[in-house]
This record gives sequence, structure tokens and C-alpha cells, in this order.
Amino acid sequence: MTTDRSTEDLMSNDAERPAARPTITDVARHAGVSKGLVSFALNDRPGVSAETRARILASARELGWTPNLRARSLSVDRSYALGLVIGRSVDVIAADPFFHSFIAGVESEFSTAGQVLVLAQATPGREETATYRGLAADKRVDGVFLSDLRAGDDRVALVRELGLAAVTLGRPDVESPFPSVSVDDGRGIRAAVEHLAALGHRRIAHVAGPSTMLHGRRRAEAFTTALVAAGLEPTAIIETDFSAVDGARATRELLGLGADRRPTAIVYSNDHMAFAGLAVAQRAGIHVPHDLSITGFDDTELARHTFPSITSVATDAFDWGARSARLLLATIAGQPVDDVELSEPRLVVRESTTTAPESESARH
Amino acid sequence: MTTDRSTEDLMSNDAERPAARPTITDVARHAGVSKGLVSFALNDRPGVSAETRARILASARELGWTPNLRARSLSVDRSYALGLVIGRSVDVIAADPFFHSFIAGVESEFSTAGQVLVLAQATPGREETATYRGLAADKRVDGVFLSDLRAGDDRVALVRELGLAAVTLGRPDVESPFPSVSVDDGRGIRAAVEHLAALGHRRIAHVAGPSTMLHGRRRAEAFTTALVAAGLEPTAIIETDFSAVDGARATRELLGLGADRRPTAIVYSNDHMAFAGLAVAQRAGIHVPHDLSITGFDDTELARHTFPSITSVATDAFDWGARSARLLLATIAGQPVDDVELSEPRLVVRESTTTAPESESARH
DNA sequence: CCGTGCATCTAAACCGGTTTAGTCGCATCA
DNA sequence: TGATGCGACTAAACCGGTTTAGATGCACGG
Repeated sequence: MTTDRSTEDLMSNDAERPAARPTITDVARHAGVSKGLVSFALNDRPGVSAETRARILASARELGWTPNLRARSLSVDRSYALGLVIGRSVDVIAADPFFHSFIAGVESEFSTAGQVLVLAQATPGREETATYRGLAADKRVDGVFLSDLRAGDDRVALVRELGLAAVTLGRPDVESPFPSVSVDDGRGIRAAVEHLAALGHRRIAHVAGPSTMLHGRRRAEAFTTALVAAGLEPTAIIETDFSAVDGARATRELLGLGADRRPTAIVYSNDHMAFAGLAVAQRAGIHVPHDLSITGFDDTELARHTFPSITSVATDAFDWGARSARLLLATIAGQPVDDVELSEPRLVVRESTTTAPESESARH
Repeated sequence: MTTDRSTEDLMSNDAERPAARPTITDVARHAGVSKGLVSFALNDRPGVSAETRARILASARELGWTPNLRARSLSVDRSYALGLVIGRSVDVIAADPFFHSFIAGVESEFSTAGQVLVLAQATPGREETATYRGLAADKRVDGVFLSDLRAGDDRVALVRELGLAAVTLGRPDVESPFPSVSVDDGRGIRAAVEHLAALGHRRIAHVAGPSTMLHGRRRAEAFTTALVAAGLEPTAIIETDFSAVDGARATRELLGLGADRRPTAIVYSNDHMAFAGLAVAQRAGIHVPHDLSITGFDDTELARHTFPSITSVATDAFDWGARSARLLLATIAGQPVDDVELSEPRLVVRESTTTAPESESARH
């Protein structure tokens, strides 16, 4: 009795069942053609007569057909997704607004393409490598953005070995098969130094990023070059990990130098260190900009909202993201691509820089 | 001649072909069983004898088999991915480190689960809706995190209609079928007000987030409640969009009030507005904290690195991410779940708050 | 008038898993 | 002893697309 067939009748009410999304087979039946032909028509490939194609498209539209991404993924072996592995510790990254703008730029290119961004966070080292391997093993993405390039970065080889497409943010210092999108941030540092030199500063110091990171190193080198070009004596360059704490530490170190060696201006390798440095100076009773001029890098929103506001080098992270995405998609599509050079960073002069203190310019 | 078959012989060198990754069929052949049985064994389901199972697992290991996520996705109708749609304009979000920590927390739960995070950025409105619809239509994710809840948030209904699983960050003010993870940020605001009241402040103002956002509104309400509880007169609450610019604007407004109405303390609804407010006060020659005490919210790294450093309410965004991810995964797995209440926010007292100015406390 | 070529279309294989419907042999029970 | 049940396993369908191999019909050239 309990196995009575009549129970099945209760299930026959298929008004309950939400209308299953139509498949290509439904479209084929509706248009009276074969499944394969529908596929041809939908991907407008040759071999389908004009009227048949029209009929198929009409059927598809009428049924509200929409492609099943997973099925397509399986057969064409593509993910329609790009990956970004952020390889910094949370603390360091949390303070850096770069990625938000970058990501926004990336996404701005996606709207049209049906792409999606897969984000992973991993600290450099074993965990980072495992993350890339995981993305590749599961074929979660078709390509990745390689950001925060390091000296002798092993990710370039890794990603190539894994068979992923990629773009590098900046040019790596190792052999790379991948196109790059870069900005001449050295130009920005140079502008900052020239600006300070023009204001009469003679002792300019640099609070640099880690020398293991290419952009940190590149900025430091540009700093030295610019100093030399301005005919100034070599001054202190203090290396940091880009964090605010470390920026503060570096600043204390510089301000602790004897009066005849203490810098009258400090060029910071990012805004957050400049913020922290500003606070350190103020706490020490050193007036910015009259006793000390400072410049930041990135031109974050906050640079406009400190007192004094901070002179900073502006780069366009949004554009960086957009161009990188476009380049990566083109690479994946098999189109020939070239490296991209972004527009030059500009120095945004604000209140934190002014003429060198009297004693200094007189001393010259 | 050009169609000579011999050209095909050139292709027969398959040493070139990189060893294709083994499929379940290869494992079946190797173990001498059927494809289906391999699937059973690998998902350890009943109906496979112990020795056969062992043999199959051995074969899989020997061949280095690893599941093809796409194929699995297609047959079991799951993505093994979660989505986060950040619905703010780039400018506002760029300054907010919340998401970085939140995302890090989310990812910390993924390492074990083979999950991945899909990130999308969309400004509220049509674009945002389209983004959710897109994620659902392509079945890119199994569930989403609903952050930055708004008053009468239509995303709750949208996401349910789309058949996605979800968790809400905070409890929505509309009917919701989804579990929530919340923190009592009102408690944090209360702590700030009590702290200031204890320091003798009588005129405390609030620079609030938008009233359209639940946490902005909740904090404003908590502010009023706390004021009343402390027996203080109602004071100005200025609404902003959470951005630094708007925080600065609000601060100027408050400081522009007549001397008898100007607040001696300002409670900001986030740290970035507090930064901007600090700068505005300093620029106006108002000393913080002696003339004006201020508090922030979020306890961002920078709050430690301003001068004076900023008293702020600390919440644990990382934990928030981790708990949300765990909850969402449990929901998707069909396990019964309960709402989660995070640990209470704590007030971190720093240099930006001190006893109310003489005239004020005397006046009482 | 017949072979050839081409455009159009169908049938079926394929991607790599999961799941269902059955087959088979053997132990158990009436 | 023969029906029954069950554990272990196979074959094949299925998810929803793409792609290949062939079939069909028609126009055209010799």
C-alpha cells in the first residue's frame, strides 16, 4: 500500500516546477533543426543559411535561451575569468588603496565581456605558490595579473609553467613571455626631487619601499639619479616595507640625525608612509613644511585631507587596471599584443612642500 | 601534391604533446573497473568493496589524477565559488580598508575548501542589479555576501529571487531568508560617547554615515541613545556619504557654529572622516584634543599614525569575513545555521580625546 | 548525362565528471 | 530447491554546450 503508484500522481503537478532554463536542445526542437546547427548559428559561424539562422535566433529569443557557462566552459576549455593574487600580508595591503582603483579599472573592461574577477589573497612564499597552482589546477582562470613584482620574481616562471596567460604590472627583471603594463614611476620621483631642488632644498632624503620589490627599488634608483642630476650630494635612503609603521620609524631615524645632516625634505615612496612621517615630524615639533618638506606617492584621497595637505605623485591606478585587463583579454584571445606604457605620473603640488629653511639656502 | 597524405606523418610525433592530465576514465582503465565505480570510490560512497576501493584510490594516486572542476561543476550544478559585489563608488571605497580585511578573513576559510572568491564592483542601482543577475545567470557563484546593507534593501529580494544563497553583513530591515553576521557597532558608538561624557564633554556632535545605509543609521541612532542616557542635550548630527571630503565638509559646518553651540567633541562614523576632520580643525587653528576631542570608527592602521593619534572603535573585519564565509558555506552545504553575533567592538583610546575645555566644564 | 564541388544540415562524438538502471553472482530463507 | 534480497559492479544516460564526420541536394562544367 505504501508503495502504491498513486503517490506519483501527486508529483505530476509541474506548475510547481520552476520553468527550467531552456537549453540549446530546446531551441533546436523549437526551430526544427539539429542541436549542432543551433550552436553554429548562435556563434555566427558559416554554414548556416540566412533564413535558418534568423529562425534559430528567433527561437532562442522567444524561449529566452541564455548560454550555460559551465557547459561552454567544459567544451571550449575556457573559464571566462581572470585572477588576481594579492601577495602581501593583510596589514600592509589594508592601507593601500591602489588595489581598489586597480580592480575597479579591471572590472570596467568586464562589463562588455562577460568576464569575472577571481580574487585571492596569499602571503608570499609557499602559500602564494600554492594559490597559483590551485587556480591553474582547477582552471579557475584563463589568466592572471602579476602585481607587486619582486626582484628575480619566481612567479613569472611559475605562471608560465602552469600554462596560464598573464600580464605583469611593470616590467619584471627576469625573462618574461608576458606582456607588461607599466608606468614610469621613476619619472614621478624625479619630478618630486626637481620640485624640491627648485625650492632650494639641498639635503633631500628618501624613505624607500623594500628593495626586493621592483617598484620600491626603481623609485629609489630614480631618486638617486635625480639627486645627481640636480647636482646634490648623496643623501640618506632608508628602506622600509611600505607600511605606515615603518614609514614612521624611518622618519624618526632621519629626524634624529645631527642638525647638519638632517634632511630638509623627504621624498616618501608612498602616501601612507608620508602620512605617518608627517605625524612623526609634527609630534617632534618640526613644522611641515617650514622646517621640513615632504612628498608622497600615489596621490591617495587622504593626501588632500591632511594638514598640511601633501604634495604627491599621481598615477592612474584605474587606468592601469583597465589597460591591463584589456591586454590580458587580448592575449587570451590570441591577438598580438604589445607592452603598454601608461601616461606619465604627475606631481600634484600641495601644502607640504615649500622653500628650504633659511639657514639651509643661506648655507649654500 | 599539396594534399599529399604524407604531411600528416609530421604530426605523429606525440612526444611534443604535454602529458594530458588523466581523467576518471584513465583511472578506471588502470584499475580495471568502470568509470562510474571510480566516481563512487573517489567520493567514498557505499557500494564499493574495500579492496576495490583501495585499488582505485591507488590508481588515482599513481596516475596523479585530480578532479576536473568544470566537469564536476556541470554535473553537480555547483560553482565552488562565492561572490562579493562591492556596491560603492570607487572613490568612497578606495579609502576604506574594511574590505581588505574582510576579504582576507573570507579567504582564510577557503584554503581548506577549494573555494574561490569572485569579486565584482558595481555602483548601486541598475548596474548593481545587473551584476547580481549576471552572476546568477552564469552560475558563477553558489552564494553571495550582502554587505553595506541599505534601508529597505532590494538586494535581499533580488538575491532570493535569483535562487542564490547568501549571508547578510548585519541584519537587514526587510524580511530576509538569509542568515546574518553582525557586530553591535552601536555598542562602539556608545562607548565613545560615554568616554567623552566621562571626560566632561557636554556638547558632542556626530558626523554620521548616510541614513540610507543601515550601519550609518544604526550608529547615528546609537549616538542619540547614548547622549540621552548620559543626560546630555541633543546635539548636531550631520549626515555624510562616508567620504573624506564629506567628513571635512561636515566638520567645517560644525566648527562654524557660534561659540556657544560649537561642539567640544565630535564622534565620527568612520576613521577617514575623522582624519579629514582632524585636518580641518588644525587648519582652523583649533587644537585637537585641547579645544576639540574626536573619535573615529574602524580603528584603521592610520589612526595610530596621525598627530595626535585618533581614538577609535575597533571592530574585527577579518573575523567578520571568516565567520561570514563559514556561515555561507554551511548554508550552501544545507546545514542548519544560526545568525552570528561577533564579539563586541572596543574603544581604543588614544591622543585625540581629552577632558573638555575649561570654559565648558566650568559652564556646567 | 554524369561526376564534382559546395552549401546546408544531421547525427554523433566529445569535454569529464555524476547518477541511474540494470546485470550478475552469491547467500539466505521458506 | 527455487524465489528473494543484497552487495558489487557495469553500461549508459546525463549535464549543455562544441565540433567533427557524413549525408543530402542542388548547381555547374565537361
